[in-house]
Amino acid sequence: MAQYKSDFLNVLEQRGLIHQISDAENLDKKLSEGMQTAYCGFDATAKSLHIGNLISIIMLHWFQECGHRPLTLMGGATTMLGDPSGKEEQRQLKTKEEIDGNIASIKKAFDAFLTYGDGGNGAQMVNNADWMLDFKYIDFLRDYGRHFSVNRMLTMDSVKLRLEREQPLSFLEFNYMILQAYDFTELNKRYGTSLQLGGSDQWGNMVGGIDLGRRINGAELFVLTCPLLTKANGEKMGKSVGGAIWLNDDMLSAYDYYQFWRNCDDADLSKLIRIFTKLPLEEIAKIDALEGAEMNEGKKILAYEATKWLHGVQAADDAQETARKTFEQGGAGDDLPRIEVARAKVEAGAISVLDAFQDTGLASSGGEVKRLIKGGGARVNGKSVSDMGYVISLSDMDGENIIKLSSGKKRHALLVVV
RNA sequence: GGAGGGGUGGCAGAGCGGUCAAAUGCAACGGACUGUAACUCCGUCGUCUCACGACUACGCAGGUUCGAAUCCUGCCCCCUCCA
Repeated sequence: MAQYKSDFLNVLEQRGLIHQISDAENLDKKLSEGMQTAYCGFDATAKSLHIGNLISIIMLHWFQECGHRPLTLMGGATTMLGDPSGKEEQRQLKTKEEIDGNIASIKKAFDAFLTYGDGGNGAQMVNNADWMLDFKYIDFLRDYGRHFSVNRMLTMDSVKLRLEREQPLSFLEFNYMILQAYDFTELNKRYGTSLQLGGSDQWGNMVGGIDLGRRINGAELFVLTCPLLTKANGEKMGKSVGGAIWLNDDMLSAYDYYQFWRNCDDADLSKLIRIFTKLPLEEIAKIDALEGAEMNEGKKILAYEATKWLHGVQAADDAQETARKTFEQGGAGDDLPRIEVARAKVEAGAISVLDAFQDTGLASSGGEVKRLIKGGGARVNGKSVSDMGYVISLSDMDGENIIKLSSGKKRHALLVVV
């Protein structure tokens, strides 16, 4: 039944993680012959990676699981240029300090998915700043620049799109793909890396490395891309209340992460559970069979397993419990965002709903709260508030000195009176 | 360096002296329906008061005018073509 000889490709295939392979047959052969080294690059554009990057991390996870050695490449140097792929306009340039800070912050996310270590197939973390930052311009151009055809670079989607739309593309960004190609050959030299993994939007950048590797090192290199994360209706996935689905819990709480998966589209459940959990395929087959309202059970499993993988059992249990209390019992779970207010202020009638909603982050301006109230979406302890002048009082507290505020049916926050 | 075009709300994109807080679409947020789903429908969507009204906004800085996103001047940035 297996389509490939190598475990790795079979696993990816079964989990829906293969979009394109540069030379499937030979890669398969190579992977089945012994331990290989693969890498995936991560740019440090933010303080945390997001679920789009997570797919790549998960590919590396399976790679290691199959006995191979994964490398995580941090783009300490390449982030200084900015990848034009899929971007409509140039991003703000990041400072060296910012990038280093981001890298430090991003690293946390990998540990749950990869086992780092020096021997055997232990994962390694590398940073292209280590070999790129002091390139000599002229030397680089002579040694590598001559292998790149501008004619061909102009035909690449990332470049072509910008040109067609008459959007600016600076020379700086134009160089990104060259450096990415260079990374591949450098990692091939240093670690014997023969495979690069990435998202399908990276295809163009990635295959550039294959050619360069052959010319410079005489190496046989491969690339494999996974499909881009999209919802069943074709929209890009990965947004929720307040933005991207970050992996770091200081950017997005484990509870919110859990809720993101819990609220996925029916049509995406089957796909997501394959990618974002490591449940055995037999288990997944059972979930695939669910229909209608039963799918909620499947979504709970997805949310729990995905949260567990990233944030650990404890966080997943807590998130699940909070969700259960909040949605199935109409109460308030411990994981909901909370802020403290002084008892004296409440007694003095100094906390209006307007303030309370803004302070808890449920709304960003007074007007927004008022709109919420008008629309009937503002709730205190589950009861809709209709009076804009409503003032929080001690009688709103429950037995544990907690007041639950809600914006709509899904967003909740707690006011703790101390 | 020369010629032309352009910079508008989260994005796309109208407006081109007053009726513009700025059409329309998308996104977002609330409500109804449901299964904490999708679809559909309804409402909201600069800030403050939310009723009128006030204030801040159309690259930046000035100016003309009773009145400017709309006209003028300078500056910054982008695009296209030419050299």
